[in-house]
Amino acid sequence: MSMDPIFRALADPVRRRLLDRLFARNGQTLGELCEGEAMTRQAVTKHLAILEAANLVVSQKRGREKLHFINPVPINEIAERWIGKFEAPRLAALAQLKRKLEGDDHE
Amino acid sequence: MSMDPIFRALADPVRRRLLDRLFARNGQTLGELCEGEAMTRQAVTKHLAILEAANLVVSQKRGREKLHFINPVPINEIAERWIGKFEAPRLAALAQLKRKLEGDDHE
DNA sequence: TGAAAAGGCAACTGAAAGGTTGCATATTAC
DNA sequence: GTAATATGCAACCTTTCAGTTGCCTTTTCA
Repeated sequence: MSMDPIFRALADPVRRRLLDRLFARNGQTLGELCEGEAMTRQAVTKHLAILEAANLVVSQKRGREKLHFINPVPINEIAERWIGKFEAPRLAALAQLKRKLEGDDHE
Repeated sequence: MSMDPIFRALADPVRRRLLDRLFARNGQTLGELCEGEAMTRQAVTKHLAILEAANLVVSQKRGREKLHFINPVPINEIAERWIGKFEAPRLAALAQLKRKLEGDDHE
């Protein structure tokens, strides 16, 4: 699985703010997410489509409304596979330490 | 400090690969970084300039060469301030555990 | 000292991205 | 049923971005 769409989706401040708002309150409709953004509904729709394509947001229809839910999995993947690499020593040491302390050393 | 240039810099696969290569071997020259990239030297120069603007890479001249060094600080900031939010419980627990174990609880 | 090596600068091009406008569709409420 | 609400679709415009070409400057070395 490529991480390119994830990084691309995170590159825009509008989309990061949308994720922030969904993190603050999950399951918001398109109309709710449009409030506060200084652009048309269609522009927000496109941003949400990009977030969905990156699997950062999942949507679901309820009647005439469309609910949006944040999906933390890709962000965790970035943290673990990419960003984690740059602080690998520190985090690896911590994780190993944690395992040792929990007596959970099944490697 | 805005994180926008950092996210923008990370949005391009070429720039992520350049960071990868600098992580594998730090202090490479422009010419070295051009090898393996299927584009002109000037294109790579532009990518490196974007990485420098985001403070992800620092450069230094040595004679007629330009050496490039990776700077992990902004990536850590992303990990801590933004991505960390989505896995705050886990990482916070780890950090607290670390402080406790180091007897370093000057809060 | 002069040629090769390493890199810088600036203008140009093509494609993609962000945004808008206009209209269509589906659902709810009166 | 019909009007308002919530959203979808598609064409278009404008700016940004990635990449190229051409030429210039600096440093090294024979």
